[in-house]
Amino acid sequence: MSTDEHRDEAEAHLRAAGLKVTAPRLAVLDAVTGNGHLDADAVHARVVATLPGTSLQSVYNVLGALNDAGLLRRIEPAGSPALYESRIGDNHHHVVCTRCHAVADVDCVVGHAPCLVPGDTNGFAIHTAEVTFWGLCADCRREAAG
Amino acid sequence: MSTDEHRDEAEAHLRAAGLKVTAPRLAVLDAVTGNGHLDADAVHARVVATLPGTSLQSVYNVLGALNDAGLLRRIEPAGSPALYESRIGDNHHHVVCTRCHAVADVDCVVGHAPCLVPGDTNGFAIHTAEVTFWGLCADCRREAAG
DNA sequence: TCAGTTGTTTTGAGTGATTCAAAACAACTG
DNA sequence: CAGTTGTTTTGAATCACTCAAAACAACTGA
Repeated sequence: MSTDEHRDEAEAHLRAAGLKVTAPRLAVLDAVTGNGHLDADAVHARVVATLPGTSLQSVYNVLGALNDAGLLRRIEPAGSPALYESRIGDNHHHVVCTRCHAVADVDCVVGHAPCLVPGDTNGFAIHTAEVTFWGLCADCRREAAG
Repeated sequence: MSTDEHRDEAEAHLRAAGLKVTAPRLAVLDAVTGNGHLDADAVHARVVATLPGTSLQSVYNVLGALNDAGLLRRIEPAGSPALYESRIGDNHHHVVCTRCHAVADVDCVVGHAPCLVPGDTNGFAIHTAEVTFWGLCADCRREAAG
């Protein structure tokens, strides 16, 4: 897919969400898409490369709006600043390294699915189950063992 | 169980963890035990009631030490300050209200940690699965419907 | 039981991540 | 293309927490 097609698609998504199409929004969408899990600073760094002068505050505004609109997904693992990813709508999970805080995606859980359906919910009407796995990433495992 | 017995038990736990027995530690342990999910400020408020003059910084120090020692458990739901609970060692999970941030416990349906096993772990050596359910608590449901 | 050592608490300052508010500005509507 | 409304910028403020150094108290063992 060409960059132009990407841009057109991004525009369509913004309009569909009732958001105005602006350069910072397109730049943020482009910065996050396909680039894993980025915090606001990292997004800002990427955005500034193509759209110099964009404020960090705007990046926060845009990330918030896009997250609310469901065009991006925000995750907030304990001990890390908020991270944003473009992979949305598939309810995947995350693994976080306890040593370096690296984050990776984890596809739908295999086995023991009952864990996702709590018995007693204390009167809560549940609509989402968020799963975060904690462990050592390959690099940190190597260093810890070495 | 008497208050004295509680205190003796707390002392024993601290010693077993290689920690010195101090008034702030006993007070924090007492403040958190059986009182659900409290943030540092709430713990401080309770501690000050029995041990006036205790600094918030000390409460942070103590909560950190007790969490590291496994005498308390810290959870950090997105959008809330860190919360501490006395229920430890059973790898239970939590429900958080999306509207008022109330937190309740949810039993783990599948025995021991990690209660879920991802298929592809991206090279991570996983040791914990943390599950957070999101939904509306009874009170907020009532208000939202009302 | 008391002096010494080591760990804990206090005081005070500092930080990172994020939010708030108001003014300047730009996208969409008719 | 003027008006309206939503965005972005600027600048300041906040929250939750951490850092550092000095004052202090718990445990050790003589």
